Amino acid sequence: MIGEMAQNDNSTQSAQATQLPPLVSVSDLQGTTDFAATYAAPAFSPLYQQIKGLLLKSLQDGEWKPGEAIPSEMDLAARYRVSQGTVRKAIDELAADNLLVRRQGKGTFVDTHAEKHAQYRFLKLVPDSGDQSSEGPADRQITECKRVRATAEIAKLLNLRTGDPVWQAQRVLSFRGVPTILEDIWLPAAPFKGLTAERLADYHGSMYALFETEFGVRMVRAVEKIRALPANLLHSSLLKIEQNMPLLSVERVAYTYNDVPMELRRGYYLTDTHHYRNELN
Amino acid sequence: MIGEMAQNDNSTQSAQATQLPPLVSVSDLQGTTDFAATYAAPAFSPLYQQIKGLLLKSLQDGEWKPGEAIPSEMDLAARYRVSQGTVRKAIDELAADNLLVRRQGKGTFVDTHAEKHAQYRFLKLVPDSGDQSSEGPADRQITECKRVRATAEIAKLLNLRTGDPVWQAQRVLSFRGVPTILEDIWLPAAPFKGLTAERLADYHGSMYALFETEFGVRMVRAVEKIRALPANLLHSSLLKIEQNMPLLSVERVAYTYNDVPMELRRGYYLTDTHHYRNELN
DNA sequence: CAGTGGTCTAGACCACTGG
DNA sequence: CAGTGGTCTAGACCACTGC
Repeated sequence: MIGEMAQNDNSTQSAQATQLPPLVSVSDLQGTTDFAATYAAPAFSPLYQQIKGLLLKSLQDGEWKPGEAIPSEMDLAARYRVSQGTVRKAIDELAADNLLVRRQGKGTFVDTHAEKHAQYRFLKLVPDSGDQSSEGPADRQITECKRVRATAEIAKLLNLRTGDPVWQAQRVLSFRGVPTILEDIWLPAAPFKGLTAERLADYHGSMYALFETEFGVRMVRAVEKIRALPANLLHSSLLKIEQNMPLLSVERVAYTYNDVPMELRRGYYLTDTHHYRNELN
Repeated sequence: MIGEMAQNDNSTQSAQATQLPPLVSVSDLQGTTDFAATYAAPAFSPLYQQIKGLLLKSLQDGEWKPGEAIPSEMDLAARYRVSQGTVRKAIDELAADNLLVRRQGKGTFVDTHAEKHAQYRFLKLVPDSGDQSSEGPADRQITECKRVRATAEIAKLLNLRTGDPVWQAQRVLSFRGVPTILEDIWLPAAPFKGLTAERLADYHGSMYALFETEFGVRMVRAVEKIRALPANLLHSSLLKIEQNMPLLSVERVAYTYNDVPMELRRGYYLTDTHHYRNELN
């Protein structure tokens, strides 16, 4: 009985917001027949969703940087005045979204492209043999890196205005010495201030790892549009193939936290010895 | 205080397996210094994983059919002699894998391709406009459906032996009257006994829905290999395009429960007004 | 050894569905 | 209204990591 009483009054959290954002538990809403308030944006959501939002905000604000550990579940529970189970559920979802990685016995860490398991997270082109490691790391050749003004098309995809400054880079990836991928890359100039072809060329590791460590920009998700098209003159010269050879065209827009587009990449893949592998669930 | 005492003795669960498969809780392993037993295959796993396995088995065995409701969480908890939270976690994972769908207030149901939200679950080709609904349903034309013997290549992909009987079907999908997709489909003959071009043509709904309702075969996941290649004579005549036009080639192997391959489908997509859309996380 | 995430339980209460 | 899934808590104990 005493225990039940004690449990009951944990919903006394209305006046708890001291130095923290006001959390509204689902239970606090009972008796609230004010539909206007309920439907007001942003609508009320479960506690763990609110926690998730707060964690997300801390990630965006750079409170915890890629590769670092976030506070323990117990600490976060204390910080947000909720039970461990609630922050656990929030972290679970962020881990499912690849924003965090849990390591038993060690802690929970901000995911990063700089790690083995996420090295080529967005590159789905694999050798037909299936043996990813057999061909070794790709040879990367930066062919261009210049500052230009965004065309209307580029601007739209990157959520910029036409004419805004952007970086335009181009590179060729070769496997076993065979040019296989040609990529045109556009980046908003502001967040990537100080980018040069040298920095791109010298960096060891994936481009997205460079974005993180050098510019603090972490790509979280991406959307690709894939087509088949004939190689034009440029393609054929850079990939050393004949014109009109069918190429796999992959247009990718990559987003940071909060669905802000931060990169447009147009890839042209040679698919005679490789293929784009996709798993459907 | 009383409450605490009562909670303490809940770890008394050693002798619980009566008429059901023996579940081994993690806690039951405490004090077990027998590493041989622990490392013996299949390795011990968390209770909820074992529950997940049991649910999976019931799904495979057809105890609950696509679209039907499975027992409530409380019923399952009683059945397996575990707490509701444990079966909940098992169901959560199966729902994440799209094997089950939860509906608050109604129950948990076996997912099916016959529903709106899963109509074109495996078809990632969308109109460039992005407005999926604007073009209406595809016009489906079965051009072939015959029984043949599996080549070595087909057999390997379907886990059959060379020469085993398979159905081979072909169809053309048109959007707004424009032929856009050519598909060659191979199915193992045994599970799809009685398939005819008529049944394929007459069925309203997706092909995978037909597989479920008519043959009890539910496709759970698929893997696609995507390439760009030039249209050959057959492609050009069926899709009414010129030869050597670049086509998106999509080879898909679809699997039922337990990772058993049940369909090989080779699709050739025209990508001048449509594109293959993929989300990366 | 202390500290972390991982599992499991029990119980309360909520929101939603349908008769 | 009863029954379902959804949220939240509290507490016990486990497995793993590193000092």
